[in-house]
Amino acid sequence: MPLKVRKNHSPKPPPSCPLTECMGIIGGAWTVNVIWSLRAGPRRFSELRVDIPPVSPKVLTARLRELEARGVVTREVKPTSPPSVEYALTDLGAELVPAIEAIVEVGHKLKGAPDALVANG
Amino acid sequence: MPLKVRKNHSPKPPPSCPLTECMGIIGGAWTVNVIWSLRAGPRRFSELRVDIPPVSPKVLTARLRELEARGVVTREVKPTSPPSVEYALTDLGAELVPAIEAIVEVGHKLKGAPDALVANG
DNA sequence: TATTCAGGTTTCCGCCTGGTAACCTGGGGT
DNA sequence: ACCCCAGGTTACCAGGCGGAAACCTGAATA
Repeated sequence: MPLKVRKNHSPKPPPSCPLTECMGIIGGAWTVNVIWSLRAGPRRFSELRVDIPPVSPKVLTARLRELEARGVVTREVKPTSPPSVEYALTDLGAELVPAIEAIVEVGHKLKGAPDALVANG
Repeated sequence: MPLKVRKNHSPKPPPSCPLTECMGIIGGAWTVNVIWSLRAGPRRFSELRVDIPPVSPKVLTARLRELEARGVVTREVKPTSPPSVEYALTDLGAELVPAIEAIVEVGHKLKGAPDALVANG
C-alpha cells in the first residue's frame, strides 16, 4: 500500500499573480458564458439554463456561487411564488465584459481545425 | 463489466459558439501567461520557462503547439548552435492582449477568500 | 571522451472537474 | 389530495489534464 498523502497539507502556495488568480475563476466551465449572458441585464436561474443549454444545474449553481463569492455577480431572491432568483453583474463583473468581447472576437477568427497540424510541411 | 464506450464515436458536437471555442484554447493551464509573456516581443522556450517558473516543459510545449495550430503564435527556429526557437504573437494573438489586460485588471480587485462562503448566514 | 546546452518527448499517475440522474422544499392552482 | 414550478442539492463516476521525472538529439566545447 503506497500511502496516499493528502494534498491539503499546506494552505496552498499563493497564486500571487492576479492573472492566474482571475483565470482560476473565469476558467471554470461555462463561467464566461454566464457573464456574457448577464451583460445585457439581470437574468434568472432558469433563464440562464436556457441561454446556455448544455450547462447542468449543478455546475451552474457552482459557477454562480463562486462568482458571487468573488464579487462578480449579485444574487437577489424575489418574494414571488414560486420565488425567483435574479443574478446580475456587479461593477467588477462589468469590467470583464470587454475582455470577453475581445475573446469572442478572436473566437470568430480562429481556425477550427487542430488537424491542420498534419497537413503543413 | 460495464462496457466502456469510446467517446471518439462521432466527430464531436461543434462548439458553434466562438466564445466557448476560444475559451477552449486560452482555458488551458498557463496559456494566458504565455501570451502575456509574449506581449512585449518574441521569446525563446527557455525564456518562457523562466517567465513562468511553475510550468513544466511538457505543458509548455503542448500550449505552444496548440497556439501555433490555432494561429495565435508563430514558431521560428534560429540556425544557431544549439538551435534556439523563438515564439511570437501573430496579429491574431495580439488581439488577445487587451482581453488579458482586462482580466489582470479584475484579478487585482478580486477578493481572495473563497472561504468567505462559510462565514455568511 | 564527456559534458553542456536548447528544446523538447515519453511515461506514469493522481486529482479535480464536470456530467448524469435522482431527490428536495414550499406555495399555489385544480 | 395531487402535481407543478423554481431553484436548487446530493451521490456517484469517468476521464482529461496536468505534475514529476527520466530520457533524447546534435553540435560545440573542454
